[in-house]
Amino acid sequence: MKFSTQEEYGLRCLIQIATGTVAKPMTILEISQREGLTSTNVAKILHMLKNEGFIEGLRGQSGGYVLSRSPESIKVKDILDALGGNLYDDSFCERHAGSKAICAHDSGCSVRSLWQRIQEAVNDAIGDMNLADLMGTSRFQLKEGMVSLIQAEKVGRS
Amino acid sequence: MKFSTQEEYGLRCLIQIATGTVAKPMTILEISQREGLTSTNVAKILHMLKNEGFIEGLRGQSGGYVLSRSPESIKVKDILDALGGNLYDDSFCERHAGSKAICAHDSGCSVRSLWQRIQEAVNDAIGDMNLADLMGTSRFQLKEGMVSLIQAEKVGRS
DNA sequence: ATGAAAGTTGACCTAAAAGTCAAGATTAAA
DNA sequence: TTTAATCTTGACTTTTAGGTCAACTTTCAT
Repeated sequence: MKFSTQEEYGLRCLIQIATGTVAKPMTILEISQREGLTSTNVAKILHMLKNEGFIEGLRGQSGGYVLSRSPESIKVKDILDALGGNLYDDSFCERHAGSKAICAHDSGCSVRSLWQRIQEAVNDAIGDMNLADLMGTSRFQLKEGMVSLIQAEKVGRS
Repeated sequence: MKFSTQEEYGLRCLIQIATGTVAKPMTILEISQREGLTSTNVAKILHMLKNEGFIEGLRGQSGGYVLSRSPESIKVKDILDALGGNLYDDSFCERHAGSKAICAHDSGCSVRSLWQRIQEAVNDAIGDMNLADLMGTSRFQLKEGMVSLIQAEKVGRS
């Protein structure tokens, strides 16, 4: 059982954006330097996060990336789902059934219930954790009202 | 977050061996047919399981594979660890730190604590589950004393 | 002994994920 | 309007996990 690098890097990029975009949007270059990743790779990851609706790209000379909503409203579970997919879902049995299609319809498939059980445990553990919770141990902590400031800035521009 | 196919197939092969080897050792061909996998692939997986000490290969015309100890004493956690490695371990930060080595020694690494938290949840969920527990929903249930019969057969031969 | 059934080994092939590259399009500030 | 900084896109390369193949060794039943 492993995390994909997309999950790891995506989450870290999100945390960077969340903690760093108080004064101004955070650029790809900035994120790549802070996380030690190449800027092209960061660009790819951010593009994915944008498609999933977590962040927003602001173009132009003073552009960069910004959270599309408050960190409190972005659930860790949603992030992980978007970046790496679920541990267990309905397609799992098909992918792992081998040449026989016994798994999905066979009540004797005892492995499936184990995967489901583990999945539930993970979901419980993550629970209602959100992006703001992950920012707790970071150097810069977003304070009350900062997000709305960013939001206002965005609205004012568009 | 995904399971590797090794974890999936390995676990299923183990269950097959555990439930099927009451009368005689289970052959690679038999397992491959029941699970819909190629026999060469099953051979590779079983070899791995053997190296990890879960099963034992019996050679010769009436050979096959047998559990090396009772299904009650084989913990699911140990199986998963052997087949797929841990979700989080000490090498994780190195692998995912990018070019900077900030993660392992930086208390500001907020992602790490999340991974650890999830790992703990999984461990709790699996807890003391053993191979015998997974056999519960299978067609053939191993009954009291059967394992010792197999053990006796093995001892008698050597 | 001998042959058939079984496991063993290591090299090889394939497919999917991860990461890179380069050209292009968009935007805001001067 | 020009320029510089940004994002966007799609094709390409690299890496790694998964799976295959074929020759070999071991063992038991006859």
